[in-house]
Amino acid sequence: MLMEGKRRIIVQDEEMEEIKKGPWKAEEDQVLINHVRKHGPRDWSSIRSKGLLQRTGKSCRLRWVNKLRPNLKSGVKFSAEEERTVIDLQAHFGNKWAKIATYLSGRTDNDVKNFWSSRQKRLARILHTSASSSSKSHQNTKDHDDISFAFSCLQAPKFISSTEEEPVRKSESCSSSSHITDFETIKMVPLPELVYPSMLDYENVPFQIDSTPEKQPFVGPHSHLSFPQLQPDFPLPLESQDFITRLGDPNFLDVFGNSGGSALGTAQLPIVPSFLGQKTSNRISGKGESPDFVASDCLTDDFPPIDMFDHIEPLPSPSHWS
DNA sequence: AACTTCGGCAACCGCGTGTGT
DNA sequence: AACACACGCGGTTGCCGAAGT
Repeated sequence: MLMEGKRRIIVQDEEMEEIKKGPWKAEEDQVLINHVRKHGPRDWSSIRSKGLLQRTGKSCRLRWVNKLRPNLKSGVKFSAEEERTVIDLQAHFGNKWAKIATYLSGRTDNDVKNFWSSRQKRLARILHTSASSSSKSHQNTKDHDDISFAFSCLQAPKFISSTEEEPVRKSESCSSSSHITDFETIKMVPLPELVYPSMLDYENVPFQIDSTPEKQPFVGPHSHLSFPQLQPDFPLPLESQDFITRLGDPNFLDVFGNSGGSALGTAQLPIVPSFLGQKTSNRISGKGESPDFVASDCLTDDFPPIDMFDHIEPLPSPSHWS
C-alpha cells in the first residue's frame, strides 16, 4: 500500500492489481463520463475489469452519483426550504439519507448526510456553550439560527402512519422523560398526521395526544404546529434560563419564516412537506396503548434538558375541540 | 504572521440486499 | 438452496480552506 500524506492512494488486491484511491482527476472523470454515456449508470465493475480505470466499481458509482451526474447542485448551499425539508424528512424517515435525498432535487445522500451531521455538530457545540455559559448572551445570527434549528429538531414532526412502509423505531433518547421539569405550562395543540414532542416517552406522557385530520385538514408544506406556550416567570435551572429567555424572544423563531412565528406563546414551526400529506393518521391516547410513535433521534442526548417539559398541561380531550 | 479550531466536503469502509448462476 | 457478485446505503474518516485567537 502506498501512501500520499495521510491518505492512501494505491492499494493492491489479491491479484496484485493496483486500485487507485483518493481524489479523482479530471481525466478519470472523463473516462467515467464516457462509460456512462455508452452504457448508462451501471456496470460499474466493468470499468476496472476493462482496464479503463484503476478504481473499484463502488468508487466509480460513488463518484458518478455524488459529483458527475447531471443537475447536481454542487457547491450550492442548502436553501432554507431545503433545510426545512431535511429536518422534516429526517424526523419522518430517520437517517435514511438516500430516501431523503430523493425529495431534494440535485442533492445526493452524501449532501444530505453531510449537511445534517455538520448541523448536528454545530448545534451540539452551541448548545453546550449555551448551557455552560448561561450568563453570556448569544447575539450572533448564526447562534440564533442554530438554536432555532435545535428546537425545530426537538419539535420535529412525528408522522404516524399505519401505511408507512418502514418499521418505525423508538429512540433510546426519549426513554427517560420522568424528570421533565422546566416548562410550567405547555399547551400542545393536536395536529393532523403527526406531531408529538419528540423527547417525550409516550408511555409517560401525562396528557392526551390525538390527531383529527377531519377537523384540522392538512394544509401543505408550511402548515404549522403550535409551539408550547412559555410562561415568563417559572423557576429554571440557571443553565436553562438563557436558552429559555431566548425562546421568548419575539424574533427567536423567525428563522422559520414570516408566517407569524414571532407571535410569542404560539410560535410556529414548519412541519410537514406536502408530499407527505396523504398519510393516514393514527390515534395516540396516552397511557395504556402502544401508539405507533416515532421518536426523533435528531438531537444529541444531552439536549435539551428533557426535564424542560416537566409541567405539561393536559390537552383537552378531542370532544372539547371546537 | 503563526497557530488553532471549525465547517464543509469528498471519499472510503463495512454491511445489507438484490440478482444471477 | 447455496453461493458469488454487484450494487446501494449509512457511518466514518481525513483533507482543506476559512475564521478565529
